[in-house]
Amino acid sequence: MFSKACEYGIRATIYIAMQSLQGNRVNLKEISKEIDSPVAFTAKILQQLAKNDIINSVKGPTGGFEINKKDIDSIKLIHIVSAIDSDKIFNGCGLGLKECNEDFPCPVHFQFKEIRDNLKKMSSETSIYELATGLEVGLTFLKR
Amino acid sequence: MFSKACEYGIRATIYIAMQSLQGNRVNLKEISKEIDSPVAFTAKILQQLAKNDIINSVKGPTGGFEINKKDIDSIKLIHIVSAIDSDKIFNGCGLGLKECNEDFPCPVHFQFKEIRDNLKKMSSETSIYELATGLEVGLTFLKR
DNA sequence: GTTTATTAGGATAAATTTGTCTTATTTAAA
DNA sequence: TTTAAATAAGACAAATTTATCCTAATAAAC
Repeated sequence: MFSKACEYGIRATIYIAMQSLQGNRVNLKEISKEIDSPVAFTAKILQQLAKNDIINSVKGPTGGFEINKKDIDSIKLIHIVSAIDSDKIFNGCGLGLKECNEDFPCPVHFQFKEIRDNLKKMSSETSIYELATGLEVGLTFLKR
Repeated sequence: MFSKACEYGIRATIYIAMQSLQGNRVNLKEISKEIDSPVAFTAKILQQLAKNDIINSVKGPTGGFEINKKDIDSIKLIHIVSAIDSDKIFNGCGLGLKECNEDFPCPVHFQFKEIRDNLKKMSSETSIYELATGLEVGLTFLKR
């Protein structure tokens, strides 16, 4: 459904958010370890997230990644997915046609539209805050 | 959502089904042309579909691909997707965890489960027959 | 100011997916 | 029986995604 990069990006953002809620800034090594992802590849993804203003990065010793507490609830899943995988998953044709739309539909257009709309709605409504708190209280997990 | 191979596979199967409903066997060149896909790559995908008993292939002059009329309605989208992309899209974890399940859920487990279940239900209920007839009467399109 | 721990960025490499090419096999028809 | 037109299969190539490595830039702490 999503690319590996996007999966790591979502996992990383949730972990950073959880730590930020507790007032902690976290570095690359810790993030990779806690979300069980390749370190250098994760670095690239964190760069992308920082460029898209989803997370903040701080250089130097004691540096790392964090999210302003007041922003955590306004970051939704869709922001991460769009930043890393583009919004093709939400708007593109299920059979890969370029001109597919209601007036020139592919055979599965209406069936897929419903699925994609559901995915888009869920991704727009699901905040990183709720995902981070679920993790914080031990209801959910980020690795294995 | 699906791989290119899967997209071509679905498009090809719908086209073959439509022609089979009209009693026509169709060959690789015609299929590629009508679904606007790379010829040699499409050949590989048709082989996969034939091996998975989704379509029949016939060698020799006048050979080509076809589907038994009586089978067309029992072939569902999910059969093609599972054959080409595996059922990971229907059952896998949205964040790529291997052990993700209700008792050990990733942070988006329950949100994604609903989406995936919807996709699975739709794919199980949507028959190639209905997709082929929509194409046949000009309501839907397979290229551009 | 120097050292050191961190992120940023660019070059490169490995793995996977997408796509091509060539030869073998099959079979209808002349 | 020969020819020709089709699919099957395997080797190869290109493109994309995933992943690594090295150097530069930044900034805290001594």
